[in-house]
Amino acid sequence: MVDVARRARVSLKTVSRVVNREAGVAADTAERVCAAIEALGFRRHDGAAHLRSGSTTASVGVVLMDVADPFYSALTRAVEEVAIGHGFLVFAGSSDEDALRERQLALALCARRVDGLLVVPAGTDQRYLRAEVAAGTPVVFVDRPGVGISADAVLVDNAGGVRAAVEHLAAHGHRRIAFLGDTPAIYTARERLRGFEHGMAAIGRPDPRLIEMGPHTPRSVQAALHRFRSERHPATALVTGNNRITVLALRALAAMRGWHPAVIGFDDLELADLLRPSLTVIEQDASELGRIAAELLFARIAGDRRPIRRVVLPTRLVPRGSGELKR
Amino acid sequence: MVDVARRARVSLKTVSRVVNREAGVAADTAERVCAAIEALGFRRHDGAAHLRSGSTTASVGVVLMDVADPFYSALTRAVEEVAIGHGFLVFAGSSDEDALRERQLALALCARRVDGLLVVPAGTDQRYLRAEVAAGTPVVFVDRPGVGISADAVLVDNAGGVRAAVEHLAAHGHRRIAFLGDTPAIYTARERLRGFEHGMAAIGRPDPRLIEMGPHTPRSVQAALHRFRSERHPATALVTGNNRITVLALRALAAMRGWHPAVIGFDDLELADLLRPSLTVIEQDASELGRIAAELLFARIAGDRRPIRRVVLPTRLVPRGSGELKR
DNA sequence: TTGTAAGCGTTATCAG
DNA sequence: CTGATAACGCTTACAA
Repeated sequence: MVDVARRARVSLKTVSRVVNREAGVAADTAERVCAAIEALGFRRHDGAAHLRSGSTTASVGVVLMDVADPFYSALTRAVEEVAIGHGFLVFAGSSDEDALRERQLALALCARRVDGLLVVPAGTDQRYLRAEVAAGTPVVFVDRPGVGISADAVLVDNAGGVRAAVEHLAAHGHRRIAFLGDTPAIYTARERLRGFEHGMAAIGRPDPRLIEMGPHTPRSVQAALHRFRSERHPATALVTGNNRITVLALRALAAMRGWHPAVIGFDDLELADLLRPSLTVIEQDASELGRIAAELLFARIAGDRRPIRRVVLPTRLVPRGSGELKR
Repeated sequence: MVDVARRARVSLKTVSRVVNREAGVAADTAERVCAAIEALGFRRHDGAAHLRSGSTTASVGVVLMDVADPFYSALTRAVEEVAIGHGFLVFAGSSDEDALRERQLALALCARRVDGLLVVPAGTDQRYLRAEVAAGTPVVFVDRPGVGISADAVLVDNAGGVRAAVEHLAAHGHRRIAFLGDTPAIYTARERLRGFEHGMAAIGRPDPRLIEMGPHTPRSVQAALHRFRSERHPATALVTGNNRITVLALRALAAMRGWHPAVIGFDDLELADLLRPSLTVIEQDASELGRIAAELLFARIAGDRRPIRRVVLPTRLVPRGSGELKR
């Protein structure tokens, strides 16, 4: 910027004025400055500007599980959309369900002075964010609530969704319903299991042998399904706890001949409607989740000091065929 | 930091030493400083540190088409992985195939002084990046080459993949092969069309009535398929130009009774193997694309001054059934 | 082992 | 309308 000033034969401040489109610069002076900027290929250093002005960095950080998972990538995209609308940029990182990585990412983002943080907690303790929140960085948790810290959270009705799925299967005559969930270390997995147990309790006693929590691999899913099938009273229906598990289960089922349980998956899949039978799912709206969380975050960034909020979005059962197979 | 220094009754520099784990600080002094840091909830301002030290911002920018598209989200994840390995953070943004947005994103990223830029060009002119490259910010183009600027590019063999698909269909007796591609404004769409035409030229003359380029909507795809079917000599096989179009085409085909052309899609789909018939695809490795591009970028960031490189990754035909249907 | 002074690139303040 | 000077929070260079 000094170079530009020298070349345009004006002071530093005048260049700054031109760059920031401040009023009160003579047209010909501005002209000269612009020419110098052009000639020197000058580009303002945003970081330095923020440092001095103490203004915002116009960026938000997002820590999620895995950008490559369709659920989280849809969420990220929605956040990005809201951010762009506010003239903000998005820093994103995947924790890969690793508490340490979540923490490192979140703190690194804070050290960069992001104006706000959106976090899908992987670990079971977010106390490390207390200092940041106290220092004024708004944090909004998405998909799962933060633990050990009071902050906004935007979630979906996990339990209600699974419960509705169980009721739906029961209405089609099923009593031997199996559940294939993710590791109970994950909040959503616990909630979905709870919904399953509630739903089952309404039609009798849930059979623990028909419940298998993760983490799952293709092999573990395959093994669980074989067990469900070889029970004295085999399962006639299956509820899967997330889109990863649904895919593994469908693949394993396709390889098993002569057993066709009804299936309902948690979270939609892109080609679900093209499978035969089409896949019935418990739909959760990742975009909406991201949009609402981002808007809440921007409200906080803008100074909203209202009490902590916990928003729970509904889930919706989408019957397509696989969940309507009779017992 | 001054506050910490005051509280610990040491100089600014000593605090800096402790924060940066520099050697040569007495244990008890360090102790006192740490206590002060703890008490005041001090967190270093990375931006200020970079400003003075002139060091890197330890961040890279990624401008792509749409993070929510599985192809690009897999790519993003791979980039992230490489970045984390280097201790870098990733700024990502979607251009949504809009040239203006691509430009704004890229320049905003540069103003933040990212150490390098990974760009999937949406527009047809990347000259606006010349100044940045001249100023020393390495740029690597991914999936599509940049125009009007000399920079590295990591691409896949689009034409070769489609050509192989056509040959594969021809080997199964097909001559009336239709192509449903994306808008020719997109480099990859043009390349894939070129591959199609080459492939067709080898088995006769390509029929322009069996080619329909985008942009596509569910309706346009439906209409195109109906035309392909109602030709005097209906198409017996179909090649789709990307994963979005493949999904639209499969959905439209499922709604059309009595016509079952062989289908090969460009780019894999998560449930492709579970469809009936299973979907034959031209596979491109998004993760590998992202990984290689990121590694090239980090090499440039590290000072690699070798000549501009253009890397072209192979594509691979994955026969699963839909592409092996006889005429 | 610790401290002082200068300066990174920008904007704020206040004077001409 | 324009400019000199200080300051943002930190690190570097050099002393003590």
